[in-house]
Amino acid sequence: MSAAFYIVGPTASGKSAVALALARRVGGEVVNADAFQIYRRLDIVTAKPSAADRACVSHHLFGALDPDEHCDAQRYRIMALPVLAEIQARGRLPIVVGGSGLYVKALTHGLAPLPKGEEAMRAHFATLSLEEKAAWLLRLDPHAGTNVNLRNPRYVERALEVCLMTGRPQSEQRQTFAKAQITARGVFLEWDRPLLHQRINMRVLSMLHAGLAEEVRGLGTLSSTAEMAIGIREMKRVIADEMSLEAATEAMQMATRRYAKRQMTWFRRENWLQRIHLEPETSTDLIVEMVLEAFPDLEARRVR
RNA sequence: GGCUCGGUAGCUCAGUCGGUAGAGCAGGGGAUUGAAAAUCCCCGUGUCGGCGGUUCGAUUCCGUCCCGAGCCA
Repeated sequence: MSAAFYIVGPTASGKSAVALALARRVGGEVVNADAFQIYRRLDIVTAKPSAADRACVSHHLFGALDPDEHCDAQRYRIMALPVLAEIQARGRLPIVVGGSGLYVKALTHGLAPLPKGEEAMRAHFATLSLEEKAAWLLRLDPHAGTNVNLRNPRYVERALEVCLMTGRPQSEQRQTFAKAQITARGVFLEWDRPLLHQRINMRVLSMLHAGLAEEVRGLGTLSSTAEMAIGIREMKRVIADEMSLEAATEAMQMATRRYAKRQMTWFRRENWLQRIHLEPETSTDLIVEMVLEAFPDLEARRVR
């Protein structure tokens, strides 16, 4: 997958617009790497590229799943790999855009061949305390402390799952990232914090104007994955009259800010990415120029 | 105008029977191998409203002033 080009960054950094412009410029196709834009009907909440934008350049994996379907990094990877291959086979450039760090990493580094969790197992874990789970894990995998945070219930449960389902310590089975030969190339769109916060605040406001409440009201059953999208729980509370619209707006802005911070932390370590620092007056076209300047061969391929 | 209750970290508040103060949230940093927009870890000096007084020492007691809320006129 080395030939794909990645455009990542925190939410509201302008990734989608840059991907679209770059795709038009170099003859590329856009592939989603966002854990929530992958769902149908989650259009406004996820700030999915507009139908018009999706019509003028090929976009893939935007709305590939129904909202009641479960998704995870491996499922995403399995869907994305063939898409990337097809685009390349067509002689076009796959441009992967998204802010879900683990999904991007699943593509760039691969994932260890491990089984996915089972509902019954998770239900059982829910009856145990963190201490009990951590102790159990250490019994099955004495070295677990070296690669899993024993204070994080999520991580302890997943590690336990892997041990129980494979019959082997998980610590010796999750080596893919460390061994990966990264050939991926891409850019990280970077904004000064106060500016990004402004953009996030405005984005939430524009979602509300675009009909966020109606969209959320119209959603049916959601999978446990899909229901976690920022904005859904807040708007559901507004609809149930448990929260004022003002409070929900602030809560969404706040949750998005915190999410953006985690994204920045995640991608900071992905040092194969070229950071592109943006200013309020940087136009999308200029950003594309900056990208092409850093990766001249992207444009060269078009001439060919 | 009188009385009462408040004024402590960006916000909401706790507390100090007088030895200069701490939680939640926000914010910052970090982690991240099939739930990841999730989950978890670390980080708290601020004229304790102003000015005086009492005291070895006041954010804490007293006086006064300012600001907010409520009640009575």
